[in-house]
Amino acid sequence: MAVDDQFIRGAGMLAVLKVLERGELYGYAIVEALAKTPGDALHLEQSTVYPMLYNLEGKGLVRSRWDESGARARKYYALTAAGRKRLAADSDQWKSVTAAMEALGLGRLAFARLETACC
Amino acid sequence: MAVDDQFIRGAGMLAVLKVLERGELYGYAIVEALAKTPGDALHLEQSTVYPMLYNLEGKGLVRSRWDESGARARKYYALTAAGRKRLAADSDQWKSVTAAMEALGLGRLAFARLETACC
DNA sequence: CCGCATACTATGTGACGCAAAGTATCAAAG
DNA sequence: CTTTGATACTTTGCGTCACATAGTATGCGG
Repeated sequence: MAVDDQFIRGAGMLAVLKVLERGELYGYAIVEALAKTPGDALHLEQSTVYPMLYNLEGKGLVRSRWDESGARARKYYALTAAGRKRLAADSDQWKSVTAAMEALGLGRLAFARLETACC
Repeated sequence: MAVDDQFIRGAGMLAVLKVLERGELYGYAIVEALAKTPGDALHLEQSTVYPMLYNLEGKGLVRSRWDESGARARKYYALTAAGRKRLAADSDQWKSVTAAMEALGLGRLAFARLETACC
């Protein structure tokens, strides 16, 4: 694990909703998509993603569909209307938290410098 | 609570270490300092902060000192060398996570736009 | 003297990500 | 041909963290 799981708490569900925003994906593809984020920072284990998907489905934020046409059966997940709404709300909250952390002096220094030095 | 506690998970401890970076503070002052972050996004309850401080002290990341000189006794906490080291490491991890979230298209859009449109 | 802000302590709960283990199919390498 | 690795989904139990709730206690303003 590249990043202590402590910092993924909360962000995990949001990250899953976000990758599903592009279109429906099956569980394993979601795991792979997150594993490829820069710095491997959002890497979530299978044992994290699958239960999370069941949870999200239980909450009505995603819906699932079995695709048996390929060599291996795949369970595709897609955002529901409620899921899209939740994604928007959670995105705002995430931005709010990162903004507060910035206010404490954490992160985004490169961009901040760019902002003042440029334009 | 302004922000769902889900998004504070993990960030909470980092936020506490960060406010202690400026200098020693007593528990109640830490609670107040965090409550004043923009959007109240990092608001942590007393019942969260105090146990966290005991925990941090147990890990050797902060040390405490009773000040009985004032009207009310106050327990001041300060970063140890290990705490400062941990703060630096955790700051990097936090940046790593926020960078990954940005890569998924979350947050900081203003800066991203600025970066490409400018310079 | 009553309520409110200050200041610290303690117990129990729930959610989340993980490790570990299990099931099963398929492709490639030995 | 068999064994290894990647693919793909499921399940159980655990540790951590923030919270609600409750309790203790002092000082100050009305």
